[in-house]
Amino acid sequence: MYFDIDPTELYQILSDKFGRLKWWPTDRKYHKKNGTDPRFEIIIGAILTQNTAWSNVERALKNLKNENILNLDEIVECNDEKLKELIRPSGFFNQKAKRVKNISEFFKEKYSGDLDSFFNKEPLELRKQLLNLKGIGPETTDSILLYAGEKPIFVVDAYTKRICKRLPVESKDSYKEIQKYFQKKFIKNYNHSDLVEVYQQVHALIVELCKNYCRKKPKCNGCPLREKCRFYLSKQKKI
DNA sequence: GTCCAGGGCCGTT
DNA sequence: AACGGCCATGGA
Repeated sequence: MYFDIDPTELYQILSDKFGRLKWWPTDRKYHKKNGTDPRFEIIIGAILTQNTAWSNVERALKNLKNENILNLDEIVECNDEKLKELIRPSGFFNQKAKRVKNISEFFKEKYSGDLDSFFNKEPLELRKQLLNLKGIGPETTDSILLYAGEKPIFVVDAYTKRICKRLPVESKDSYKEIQKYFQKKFIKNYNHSDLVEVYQQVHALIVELCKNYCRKKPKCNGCPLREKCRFYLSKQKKI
């Protein structure tokens, strides 16, 4: 028999351990100074961080800022080879350059570059449109919707799948199933108006947990969840 | 030198 | 539907 952690309880435990995290990291000062839209930095960052360490993404974003092209119009105008060079540190730069360009052109052409008129629509409609773009899968889409659009959509990443396997949370391991399960539990326990904040926090907390403890090669020592974790408990038995 | 990171696409089974 | 190979850099 195993413990089952409700997502709400998971949120509590992780909050006690890590506190309130400030996510998604954006350079407020840069955007204030240049009159650019911080949501666009989130959108680009969401693409650049695909299967990539955030420290590498920061280098790429810094390059874009140094050239003053971290905004929609400049990206659309930017020469492809130049764009590739600037985002090279984030890895997979050939495909990511295309993806960045592609989504920028989408906003420019379909919404005249106006992110407000885009995010003004229903979340599920937005989701469909983003998923339709090449190189924008479910996690990138949902990160954009939750952190740039502030829509109540729960983001499932490799970390979330990992803890669902180890803990376990009662859930299948497809993206859809995990997302549905988390959202169902949070919707039951929180006001609708708090969901965006909750989803942003929980995802940030899960990333923090998995960077520090629930790594691919787990460091269970000090993990706030280990007494409730199937993986840890089964490991204890063998010793 | 090896492993890994805040995925997604495409071809094969 | 599910899985494997592929894309690439920089830090541990």
